[in-house]
Amino acid sequence: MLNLKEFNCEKELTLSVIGGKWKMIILWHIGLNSPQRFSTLRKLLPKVTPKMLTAQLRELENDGIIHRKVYQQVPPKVEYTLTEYGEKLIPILELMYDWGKKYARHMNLDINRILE
Amino acid sequence: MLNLKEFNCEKELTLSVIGGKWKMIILWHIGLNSPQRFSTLRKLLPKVTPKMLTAQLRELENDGIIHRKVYQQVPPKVEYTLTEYGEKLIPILELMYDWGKKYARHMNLDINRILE
DNA sequence: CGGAATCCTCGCAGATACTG
DNA sequence: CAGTATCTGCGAGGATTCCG
Repeated sequence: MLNLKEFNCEKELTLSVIGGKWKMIILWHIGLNSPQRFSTLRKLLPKVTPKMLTAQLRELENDGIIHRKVYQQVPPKVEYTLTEYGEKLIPILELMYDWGKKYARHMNLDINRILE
Repeated sequence: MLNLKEFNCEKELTLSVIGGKWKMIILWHIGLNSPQRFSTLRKLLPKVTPKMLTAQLRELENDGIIHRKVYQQVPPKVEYTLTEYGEKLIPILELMYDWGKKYARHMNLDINRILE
């Protein structure tokens, strides 16, 4: 991640941050309801394996998009929140949501809405 | 493309349309200066092989994002323009540009700007 | 000029099982 | 509860060559 040679413009840098397979929907859920726990995200996204969920969360954390707070207790508890720059991504996701909704109607598509 | 089973929400549908390796920068250039010819795009994007450029343009065309106008003449001439829904994507790209610019500064990143 | 046809690589992501 | 550890595959994308 964040390999500078990979980006030709700022749009692609942004895409590299939100473009992971599950990142947008993870950010969406944390934005809607914060903080979010790992187990809650697993229930919200049943199709995502724990390995993938962890990987996507780690990348978002390393990119400074989400914050990970660990409670040192038994049983473990971890909470995820958006950072400042994570919050600033939400309007982009909202625009993408709006565009996709209109586009789906226009193209007579039907979203297979298992999640969200 | 547009395999319905692949999308869990409208944001992912939008991402599937703009998420190809070179699609955003292609749309950006067509938005800035329309119509754009194939050869002009090749010069603007020297790192993109003709195969990839064709593939990305075809997908954008099949998704109803750009329009392809062929002039039946010798030598051949093909012009690409944004469709209505292609135009509506530009604000999203602009937001992504703005976010990426601020994010790059915040993270002390430097975009390797060969293109754009 | 604007592609098409092949071949190939490499890394994201899925399945499954295990752990502090 | 919140993750790791392996193994595997598949397909987007790259290199190269050729064509009407």
